Amino acid sequence: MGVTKTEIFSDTQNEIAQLAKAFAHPARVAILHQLFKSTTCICGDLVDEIGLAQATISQHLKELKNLGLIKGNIEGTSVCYCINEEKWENMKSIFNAFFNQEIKTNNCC
Amino acid sequence: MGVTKTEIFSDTQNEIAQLAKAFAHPARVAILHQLFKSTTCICGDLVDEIGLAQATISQHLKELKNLGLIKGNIEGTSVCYCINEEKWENMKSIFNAFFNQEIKTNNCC
DNA sequence: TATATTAATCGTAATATTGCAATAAACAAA
DNA sequence: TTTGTTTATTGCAATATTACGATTAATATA
Repeated sequence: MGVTKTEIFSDTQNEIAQLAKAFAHPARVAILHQLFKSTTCICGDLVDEIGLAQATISQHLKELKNLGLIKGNIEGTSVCYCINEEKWENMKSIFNAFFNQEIKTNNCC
Repeated sequence: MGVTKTEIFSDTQNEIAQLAKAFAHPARVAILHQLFKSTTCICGDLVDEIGLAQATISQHLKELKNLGLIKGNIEGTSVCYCINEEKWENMKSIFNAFFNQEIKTNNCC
């Protein structure tokens, strides 16, 4: 109960679900938007920009980092985060394959 | 606490998050895979194919239907589900815009 | 060394999601 | 009408996620 039955799904299905979770919360989408558009991507700036508590932003950053979609670089006392281009491209190709499946026409709808 | 603060994010950010939830569970990915590859897409077949309880599949179908990504057609006692092509294309363009943002090169990482 | 500054982690509270048995609803067929 | 077939809904129980205050850790600066 309440536990996702990972074992009954294919690796691809689990990977898509795992990656999709990165985008399944607006705060993480906002963080990624910010990392795309800004050349300075210090954690503290994200806190100011987005308006959630520092602990909350830090937690979201951790999830994105765990998925490999972003990487962080320590700069003195602050940490600069960036999109991990390689993983981002990899993620894109996984979703594109999923999104661009051919739809079989069938008679029911 | 524990409530997503929808109001502090942009419409686009919330829409992406909402749509991403469709793909954030392997059962829903599996259902969509099935709807793509099969010409018969009866709910009962999905239950057999995927191996979750009928109530659980029905619930996942409802979420996909609420997002508009699939549509159902009643055929006697059974219901045939299909990808909603129009909404699927719309969803694709939203994600493509998000995925294909230009990455600003910055000096920190 | 003492004091800021910045980010990660811990602990906790609250909400959300997942899964399923049981039941209801809708319809076909006998 | 009664019975079977199929799907939706209800009502839990359990796990997962979200949020944040407080604290810790690490480093820069006075």
